[in-house]
Amino acid sequence: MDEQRMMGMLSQAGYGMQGGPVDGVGDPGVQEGRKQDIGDILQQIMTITDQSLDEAQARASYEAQMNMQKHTLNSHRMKPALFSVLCEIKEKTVLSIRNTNEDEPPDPQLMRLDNMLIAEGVAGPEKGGGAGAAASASAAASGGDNAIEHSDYRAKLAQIRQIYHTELEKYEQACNEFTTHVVNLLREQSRTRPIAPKEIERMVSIIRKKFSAIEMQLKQSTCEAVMILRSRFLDARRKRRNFSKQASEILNEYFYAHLSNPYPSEEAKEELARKCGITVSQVSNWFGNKRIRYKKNIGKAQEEANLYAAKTAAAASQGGVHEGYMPQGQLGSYMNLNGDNYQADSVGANVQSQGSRDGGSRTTSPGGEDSNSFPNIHDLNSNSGDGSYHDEEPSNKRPKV
DNA sequence: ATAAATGATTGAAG
DNA sequence: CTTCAATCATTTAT
Repeated sequence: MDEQRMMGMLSQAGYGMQGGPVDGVGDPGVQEGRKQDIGDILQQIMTITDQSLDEAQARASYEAQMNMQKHTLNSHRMKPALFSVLCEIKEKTVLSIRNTNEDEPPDPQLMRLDNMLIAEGVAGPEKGGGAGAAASASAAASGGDNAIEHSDYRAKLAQIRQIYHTELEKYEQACNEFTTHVVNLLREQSRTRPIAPKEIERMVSIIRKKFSAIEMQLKQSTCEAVMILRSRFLDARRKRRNFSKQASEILNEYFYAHLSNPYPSEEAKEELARKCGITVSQVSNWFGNKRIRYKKNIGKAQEEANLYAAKTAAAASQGGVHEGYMPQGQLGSYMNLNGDNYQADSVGANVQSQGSRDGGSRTTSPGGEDSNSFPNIHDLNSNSGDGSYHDEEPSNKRPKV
């Protein structure tokens, strides 16, 4: 296989000399001495060629004839000069035609892959066994939460990294081997064919280009693997923890206390986040989920509504000794709904299809109590106990995939 | 085991 | 940017 590919490349490099291009050298009349010598040599070559053709046609000891030609050429005193001249001609004819893509602008695609691999720690600083893992562990020093969860990720990443480096090394070695082979072959052939060192260089660069294409494929697949790994391990859905009971309590109290307009402002979200030990994004998520799910089945949610309404009312009447959380009192600054938000009325199930929520300006302030967007009901029901566990806040960033 | 609950993500729409 | 709606992936309850 190697031989075939190499021969293909060699044919690309071009060496189809058959006497045609030599015409351009003949410039009689200027420097007779040298030119005459060269003319003699050319004459000899033509003779040899004719001979060889004749011989070939006659199918008689072709190899022997070729060897004889070689010997004749190599032993001629003007061989080096002729060699260089032929090389020059070749340079100007065959190679110049396909010289267009000589310059090689750095492939943006390849650069992108390289950058990503370096950024992911796959291609960047060479590591031994666990050094890279330690480095990436220290990189995740923002919080202690990642140490355990990222160990798997790092292990897999190290695996990818090792495969990548192994493959890369293999390719490099194969490339070098092949290049050496080709160079040797060309050198060998340069005894009988006009091959300039420059041309060999070009051959080498062609080979490198071919191999770099293969490398790029490797990088591409490695990038894909890393992306899959990332999406698998960095997706927060995969390591979801429920909020603590207290946090759910707080959130639910706020929600049902502002049932008519359950859109906490930014400050309210921050406050709730602080109280619940979660991030603002999580508060937003919670309210988003809560709103949609409350709306989806109002019938079931009523129990909760009643529960928290009762709880809030009790807290308000007693002065609030309930776990330090006093909805109306502490959050009053942005709760301009003076109790009308869940007016304790209609103990029955007044599921009055909330209809559209037309209130504007809900992005920053839940100020306007736009009618009854979210129906409310009061009843009593049982409550669940409270266990609690939650780790510290995850980062607020949304990895785009 | 299976269903329900739940936090997070995605895409559309404003 | 926010919110809604659907959906995913996990946790919890049955």
